[in-house]
Amino acid sequence: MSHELPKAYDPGAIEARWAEYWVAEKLFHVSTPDSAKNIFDLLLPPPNVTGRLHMGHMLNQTEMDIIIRWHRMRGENTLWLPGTDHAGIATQMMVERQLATENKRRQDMGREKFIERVWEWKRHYGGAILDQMKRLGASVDWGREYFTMDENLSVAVKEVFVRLYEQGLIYRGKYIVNWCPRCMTAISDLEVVHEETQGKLYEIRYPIIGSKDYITVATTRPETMLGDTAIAVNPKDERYKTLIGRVVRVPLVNREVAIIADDWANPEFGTGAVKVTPAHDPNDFAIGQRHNLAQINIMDETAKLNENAGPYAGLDRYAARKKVLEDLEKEHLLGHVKEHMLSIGKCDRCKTVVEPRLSTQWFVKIAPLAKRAIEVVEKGHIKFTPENYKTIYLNWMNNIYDWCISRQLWWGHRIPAWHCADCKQDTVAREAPAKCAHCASAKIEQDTDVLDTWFSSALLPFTTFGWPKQTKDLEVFYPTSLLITGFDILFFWVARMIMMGCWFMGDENKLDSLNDAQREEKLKASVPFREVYIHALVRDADRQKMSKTKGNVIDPIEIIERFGTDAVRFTLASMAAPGTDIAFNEDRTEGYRAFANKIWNAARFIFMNMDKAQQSGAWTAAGFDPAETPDAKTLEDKWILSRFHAVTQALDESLKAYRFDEAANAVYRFFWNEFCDWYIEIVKLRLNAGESDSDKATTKTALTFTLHIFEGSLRLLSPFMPFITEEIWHAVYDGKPPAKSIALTRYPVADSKLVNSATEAEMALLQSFIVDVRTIRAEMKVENKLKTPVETQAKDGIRKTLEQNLNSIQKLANAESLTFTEKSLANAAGAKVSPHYEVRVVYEQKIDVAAERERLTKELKKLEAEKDSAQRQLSNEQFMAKAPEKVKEGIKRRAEELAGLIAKIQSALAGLPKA
RNA sequence: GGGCGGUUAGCUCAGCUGGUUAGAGCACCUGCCUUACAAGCAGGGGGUCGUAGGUUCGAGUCCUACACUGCCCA
Repeated sequence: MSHELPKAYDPGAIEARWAEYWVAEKLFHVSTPDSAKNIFDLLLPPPNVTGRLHMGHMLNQTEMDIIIRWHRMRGENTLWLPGTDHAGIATQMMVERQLATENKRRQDMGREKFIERVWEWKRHYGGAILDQMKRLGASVDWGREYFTMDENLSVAVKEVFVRLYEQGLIYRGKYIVNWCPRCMTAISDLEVVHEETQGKLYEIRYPIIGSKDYITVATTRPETMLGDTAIAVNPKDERYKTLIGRVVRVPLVNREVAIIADDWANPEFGTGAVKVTPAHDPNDFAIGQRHNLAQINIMDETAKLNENAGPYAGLDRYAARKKVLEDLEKEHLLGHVKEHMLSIGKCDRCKTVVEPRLSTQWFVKIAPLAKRAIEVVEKGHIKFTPENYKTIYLNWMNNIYDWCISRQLWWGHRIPAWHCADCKQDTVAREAPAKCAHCASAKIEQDTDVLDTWFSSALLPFTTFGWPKQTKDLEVFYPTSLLITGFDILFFWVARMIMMGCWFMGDENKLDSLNDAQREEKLKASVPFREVYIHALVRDADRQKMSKTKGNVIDPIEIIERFGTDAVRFTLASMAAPGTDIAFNEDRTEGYRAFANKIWNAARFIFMNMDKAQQSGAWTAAGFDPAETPDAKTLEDKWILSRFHAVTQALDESLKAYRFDEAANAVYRFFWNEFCDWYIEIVKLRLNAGESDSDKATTKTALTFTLHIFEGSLRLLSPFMPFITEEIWHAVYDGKPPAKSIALTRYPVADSKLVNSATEAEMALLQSFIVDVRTIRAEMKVENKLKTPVETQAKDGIRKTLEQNLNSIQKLANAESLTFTEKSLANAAGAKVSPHYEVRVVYEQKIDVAAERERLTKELKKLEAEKDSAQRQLSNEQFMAKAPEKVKEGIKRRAEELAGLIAKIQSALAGLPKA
C-alpha cells in the first residue's frame, strides 16, 4: 500500500474531480421519506436565472452547505432544494439587449415570439450560476431542481391568484404607482431605491381669480403643475385662512382650480401652500381622494408629456421642466429658486428616476396576510437569528402598504384575468374562459400584464413540494426547517413567503373559524420555515461595498482558483459572526490555504507512518475502526481525546447557534495548535519506538490512536472543507472506504465522559514547563541543535508528571537531561519561576545582566500590580460579603501564588551582579 | 424624520447570563531549511476596550448622555 501525496496541497488537482463525483453519484439525492420525523430541509434562495455567482452567493451557500452537511452527518434526512428564478425584468432586459445587437425589438417580434426567444436564451445561458454552485461543492439535491416558470409552479401561481381574488385579497384599480419610464412598467415600493440628491425648490405664483394677488407654492417638480387640480393650504395656517375657497388660475394651461384646506399642507415647508397633482404624486392623490378632485395624467409610459399637457405634449419630462420654467419666467410667475436636498426614487433595476404615475394595476390587499405573518413571528413560531431582525421585520410589517403585483412586461407569469370589452368587468379564472363571467360576452381578452417575480417566489416553500396537490412531499417537507438568506431580501422575499405560507398552508380565510387549540396548531404548522438565519454583506478588504462601477468586485471563482474552494469557504465561515458585514480579506484566505496545507501534511505524516508500520509488521490497516475509541495509554493520548470531545461539543453548540465563526475557529485551533503542534510532536517518539516486539506494540497503539483522532478530525472538518477532507479520507482507507463519501459518514458525537479537566490541567502544566524551557533557551540564545541539561524544583505531584513525560520534555524542549533538586533555583542564572515549579536551563554563558534585570523588573511590576488589585479586593468587606465563593477562593489562591512569585523574583533581582 | 447596529492591538474581528491575568488571524521583531509541513517551527513586542457620567463589592460586558460611523425605512 502506498499513500504517495505531493508535498504541498494543490486544491486545483482534486476539487473539480470531487465536485463532479458528488453530482454524478447523486450523493445528496433524497427520495420522499415516509414520515416527517428526523427531517432537515431548506430551500436555496433561488438565484436569478441571469445571475453570475458573486461573493454574497458564496457566503450564503457556504453557510447552507455547512449546516446541511452537518445535519446530514448527524443522520438526519436532509434535503437542500435548488432552483432558479425567472427574474422578470432582469431577464427581459437581458434578452432585449441581445436583440438590440441584431437590430431587433421585441415590439416588432410580438409577444409569443419574444417569449419563445427568452426560453431559448434560458436553455443556452440560463442556470450558469448553478454550474458555478457545483464548483463550490454545494450538497444540494440536483434531482429536484426547479425553475419558477415550470409548468407545475405556474399552475400553483394561477391557483394562488384566483383564490386571493375570490377572497377579495387581490383587486384592480387606478392608483399612483412607481413607474419606471425605462422599463416601462410599474414597480413596487420595494423596487424603488431612494437617493439623496441636490435639487431645486421652485416657487410659482398662481394668480387668484378676481384679485390682483397671487398665491405662491413651492415645488421640486414644476412640470407637474400642468396636471394641477387644486392648491392646498393648512386649515390652521392664519396666512391663508381667508383664501380658502377662492379660485386660482393655473398658469400656462389656464385651468381654474380651487384653494382647498387640507392637513397635509405643512405650514413650515416652502410657502405653506402646495399645488395638488393627483395623477403624479401619491400624497396629492390622497388629497384628491379626500376632496374629490379631478385626476389629470400628463405623462405617457416613457415619461414624455401627453396631449393633456397642451403645448408641452411630446416633450420629455426634463425638457418640459425647462420649458415650463422659461415660460413661467416670461409671465413673471416664477418666484424664488433655491437649492434643496431631496430624496429621489430610482428604479432598483436600471437606476432611472421613477415617476409617480396614475395607472391601473393589480394589488394584493396586504393587511389580512400581514396580520397573520406578524402573529407567527410574535409568537415565536418563526425564530430569527440574529434576533434584532425580528424587530426590523415587525417594524416593516406593521407599516406595510398594499403590494402592486402587476408588471407591464412579457416575461413572467401572465395574470389570469380577462377583461370584457362589453361590460368592462374582469373574469379571473384558472383556465382561459370562453366568455365573460358577468355578461357572457365573447369579447374578452386576457390582461397583458405579468406578475411581479416575487409573487411566485413567495410561494416556493409550498409550491416546490407539489401544492396545490396534497402530495407526500408537501406533507413531510413542509414547513422547511430553516431559511438562510441575506438581509437585502428580507422584505422582498422572506416577509412575503411568511405571508403567503401562513395563508395558504394555514386554511386561508377559514383559520379563524377553528377553535383556539386547533387554530394554534394549524398556525404553527403553516409557517414556511421554522427558523431564519440572516447573514450580512460581503464587502471588500477596505469595507467598501462591492460594485461593478467601483471595480472592486471579487469573483468567487477566480479566488477559489487561486486559494482553493475549501480555503475560501473557511474564510467566509470564520468571519461570519452574526450581524456584522464581512470585509473579505485575501490575507485571511491565504492563512486558511495554509491550514489546508497543514491538514494535507499531517495526512502525509500519518500515511508515512502507516506505510512504515505496515512494512515492519507493526500494524495493519484492516484493524482500524473509526467507531471504536482505542484505550488512551499516555497523558498525551488522554489529553488529545479529551480535547477532541470538548471541541466536538463546542462545535455542536456553535453550529446550533449559527456561530460559524466560533465553530471554524474552534476546529482550526484544535487541529493546528493542539493536534499538530503538541500531540503529533509527542507521539512521534512512540511512532519511532524501535524494532523490538514491545516497541512494535507501542507503535501500533500510538498509530491507532493518532489515526483515530485524525480520522475523527477529518469528519469534524468535513462540512467546512468538503474537498480536502474527502480526498484524504478516501486515502485513509486506501481506496476502500466504508462509504461513498465522508459526507455520508457520521459526525463525531461528543462523549462528555471523555472530557477530563484533570488531564487537561496536567497537560497544561507539562506544556508550560516545556514552553518555559524553550523561552529560557531563546533568551540565552542557546543554539537550536545543542541540547541542554534542565534542573527543576517541583512538588511531588508535579514532579511525577514531569518524570512520567521525561521523553516528551527532552524532545520538545531540547533537554539533555532533567534533574530534580530541593533547593530553590530562583537566584540561579537561566531560571524561571512559576507557581508550580522552578526551572533552570544549565548553560554556561554570560547572561546579559541589563536585559535580565529589565525582564525581571518588568515581570515584577506586572505581578505586583496584579497582587495589589487582588489584595484590594480581599480586604474589601463588601466584596468578601457579596462575591461568590468561587471567585473569592480563586483570588485568594492567586494572591498566595503571587506573593511567592514576587519574593522569588525580588531575590533573583537582588542576586544579579551590579552593572 | 423613524428604526436598527457598530466604535476592543497597526489591520480584520472574537469576547456567551458583569467575576480571577481582555483573545485570535494577519502584519511586525528575533532565531531556526529540527526527514509531515518555510503555505513551516520556536520565541517575542504591541491594547487607559470612542468620550463623559452612573449602577455595582466588581463594568469591555448593564444604564444615560455625547461624539463619530454604517445600514434599513419614509
